[in-house]
Amino acid sequence: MDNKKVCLPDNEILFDLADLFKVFGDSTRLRIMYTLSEGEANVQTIAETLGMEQSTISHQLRILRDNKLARARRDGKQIYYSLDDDHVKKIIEMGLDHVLE
Amino acid sequence: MDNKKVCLPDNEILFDLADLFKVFGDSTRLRIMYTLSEGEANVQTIAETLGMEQSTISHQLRILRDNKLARARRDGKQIYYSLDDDHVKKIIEMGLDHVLE
DNA sequence: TTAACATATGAGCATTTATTCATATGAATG
DNA sequence: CATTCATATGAATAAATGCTCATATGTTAA
Repeated sequence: MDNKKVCLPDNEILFDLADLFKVFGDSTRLRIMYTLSEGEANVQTIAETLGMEQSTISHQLRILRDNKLARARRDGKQIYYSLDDDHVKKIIEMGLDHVLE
Repeated sequence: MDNKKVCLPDNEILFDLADLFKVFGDSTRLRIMYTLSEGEANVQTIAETLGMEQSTISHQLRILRDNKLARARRDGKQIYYSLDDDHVKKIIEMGLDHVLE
């Protein structure tokens, strides 16, 4: 009476994985990531680019940071964000492949 | 005064993309997809495998269907689901790469 | 047709989430 | 130091989301 299941990841890992995809599942964060994929940018610039409140962007950048998708670098008064992971672009591209077909 | 932005996808596409990632951003749906990645299965089997209500699974399978991530095939009283897209496994694997490091 | 089984669906509820406003923190400048 | 600028954060609110219960739909067999 063998168990047919193989290599189903731990539930804990699946929760972490779901949490990661949740981060990609918001258009504001996607737009931020897309902006950052063209190079680092400070909060104000991102907010202006996307036409959204500074506070909104800051809250979302925190989520990106917490999930190791973006990193921050201070330069004087401003804080510059950049993508913190090579996977980001790849994950987005995979998604685009699906959406665009 | 050139615009530096290049190839930022339409906002509409980014909304669609966010919608796609939202589907991956739930552990129940991830577990369903993982189950299906081992071969097609009917609703009851999936529900038992995951230890969840038939209704819950059915609701989530609908979302997977609507997003072209799973497809349904009727065989008698039962409906067998399978993954409807090669991207699914790739997207999950990309995510796992990030989560597991 | 009726009964039994498998799946789908709508309504209701509790929880999560994104945004905004107001304010706090922190750095540069006078 | 006080002021200004850039960013972060907490509370409040509205909207979205996942689950459950009850029930509807659809299939098979008696």
